[in-house]
Amino acid sequence: MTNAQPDVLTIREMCEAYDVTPRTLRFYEAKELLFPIRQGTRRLFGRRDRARLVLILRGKRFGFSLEDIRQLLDMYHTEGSNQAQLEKTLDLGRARLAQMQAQYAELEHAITDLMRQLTDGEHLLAGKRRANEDNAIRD
Amino acid sequence: MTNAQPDVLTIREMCEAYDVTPRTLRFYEAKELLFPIRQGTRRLFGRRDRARLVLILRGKRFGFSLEDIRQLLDMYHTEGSNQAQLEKTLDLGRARLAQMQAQYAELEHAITDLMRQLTDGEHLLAGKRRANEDNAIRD
DNA sequence: CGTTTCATTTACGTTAACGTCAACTACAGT
DNA sequence: ACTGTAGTTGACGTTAACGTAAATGAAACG
Repeated sequence: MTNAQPDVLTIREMCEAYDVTPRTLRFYEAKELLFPIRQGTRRLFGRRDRARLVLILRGKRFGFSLEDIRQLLDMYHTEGSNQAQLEKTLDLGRARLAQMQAQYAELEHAITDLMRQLTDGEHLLAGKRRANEDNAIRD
Repeated sequence: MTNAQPDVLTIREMCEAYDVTPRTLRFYEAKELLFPIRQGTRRLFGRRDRARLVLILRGKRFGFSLEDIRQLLDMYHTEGSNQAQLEKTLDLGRARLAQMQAQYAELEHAITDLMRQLTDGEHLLAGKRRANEDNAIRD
């Protein structure tokens, strides 16, 4: 069972698969968020890089900076790291988890809030519609 | 019941209450996110502006841009707007609500994901600790 | 009335996260 | 050998969201 699939994507394939530009992928490499292998001069993105990219894009949607994300990404290949480094990474992960849980709670609140405003607005709109009909009758 | 409390804050008071800088508040005014009244040359922020500021800061934490937020803020003083404008605002609000609900779901997923990585990492760390003890015995 | 103490306007600086352009290079097909 | 078609590396440009500094004005205090 020698897992012989190539399983690497070119930069174009990555862009289409994850809806990003080449510039973005090169930028992420420069910032050490991704580590594509080189076949000659070209980049090839393996499964590890794709998993990382998913986490990057996800983190961005939650409002985290790339630097925030970069530090956290170590969480996903802790295998080779030493004890001290691992502890630091775990601390960082726990802190991030707390942030996300807080954000989760706040997001729930914001959602119910917005829903209330929406129904209020819809009632207001219904009122205006009736008013318009009344005017039409009088014309 | 003539509600005679002044109920306005100076820029400093605002900064301390909401942990922002004066620059930020002036910037938000320039971008038409806030509309402080003027007493002579100075700004005074009333209840409406404070409510808006809360929503602004909240929106930012969820990764929305100030321009995104500005458009949505109309949701919270729909009283005077006309029918067409109100419909547009409501559409925008519904779209935003959908985004936030999606984000909510994704955030939940991300949280369980991160928790799993954390426990994995902690087990790994425990293993390294035991290995270290074994070494100590042999020394 | 002079001097701190805030606040204001104007303007230029800064950082993050890319966009855009120019000038190569590597290879594939004809 | 010529022509595309990706891909690459600089290098500079851009936008958002403020920071920072300078000059001015108003207000309160002794």
